[in-house]
Amino acid sequence: MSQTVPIGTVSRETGIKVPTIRYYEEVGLLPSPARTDSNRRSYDAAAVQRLRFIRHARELGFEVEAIRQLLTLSDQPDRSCADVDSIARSHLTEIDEKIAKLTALRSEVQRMVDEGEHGRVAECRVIEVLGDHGSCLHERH
Amino acid sequence: MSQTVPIGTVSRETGIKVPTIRYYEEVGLLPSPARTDSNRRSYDAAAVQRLRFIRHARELGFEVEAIRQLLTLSDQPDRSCADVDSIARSHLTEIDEKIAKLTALRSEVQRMVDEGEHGRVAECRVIEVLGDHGSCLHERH
DNA sequence: TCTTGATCCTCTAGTCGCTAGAGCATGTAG
DNA sequence: CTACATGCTCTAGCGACTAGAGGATCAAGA
Repeated sequence: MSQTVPIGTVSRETGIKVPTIRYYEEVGLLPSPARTDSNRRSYDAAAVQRLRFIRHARELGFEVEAIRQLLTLSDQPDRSCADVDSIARSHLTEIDEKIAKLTALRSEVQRMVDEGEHGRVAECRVIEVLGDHGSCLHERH
Repeated sequence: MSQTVPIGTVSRETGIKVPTIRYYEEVGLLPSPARTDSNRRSYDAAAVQRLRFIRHARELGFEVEAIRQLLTLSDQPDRSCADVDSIARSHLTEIDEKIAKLTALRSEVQRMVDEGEHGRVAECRVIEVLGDHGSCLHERH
């Protein structure tokens, strides 16, 4: 009934490369789709939607494992939202850390660019700045 | 004269794992250090400093190739600072993009967490937010 | 002196999330 | 009917590590 499309079309519609779609199937993010007589994958709208979800989540930095969890949860909609919530929450922390690091980096690199415009590398702050004196952003593990 | 230390000590001092230090040597980020009679690597203060630089830069999101460029430049300090400057500048753009994406992500995930606190997965905004309706952060490539 | 256990060495292989290519089978347009 | 695009499977590669095998060496205690 509802229209199905080959993998190339799905690729164009979702912006996910063909081998990557097959990879997502292989690792279980995407259920194996129906096949045509000649063994070609044919996807329905739900699959396309799911791939869009996956792409979006990947772009937002969720790891495949996290996406798998989210998809599993959304596949069994009776479970409490707390599970989804905790996944999201742990990502929030992670994201905040990344933003903090990048912001620090930004100002350091900006300073490089500002100060390093005249003269030679020898006078450049680059190496020094990324050394480890002074602003120690990160504790060791 | 100046004191040298084995790889384990360097690892502890820099927070970089032993195999990773050897890996950095292998890929040419770190010059091969002197060896003891029994063939063990022994590092001087400069090597430790260089590793700290590498670690810091890695944590801040520089790729190994970019670090290699920066280190190469700093190893031959006669070259114009313009080279370092252009590397730094291109990173600045990259960093700004990363920050922008993460900031957008942060607010989306925050919204998920805020709104998704009650009820079941079926009603959860998380899945919805990650769907693809509405706020499309990213153009397709 | 002996022995225990930590540390070191090299080497190979595995991880994640793709990506690229070989070699072949189909589909579609002129 | 011939191109040529698209699909298939399979294997191998990427970056940046990480883990483990199997062996040598070191430092400290009994």
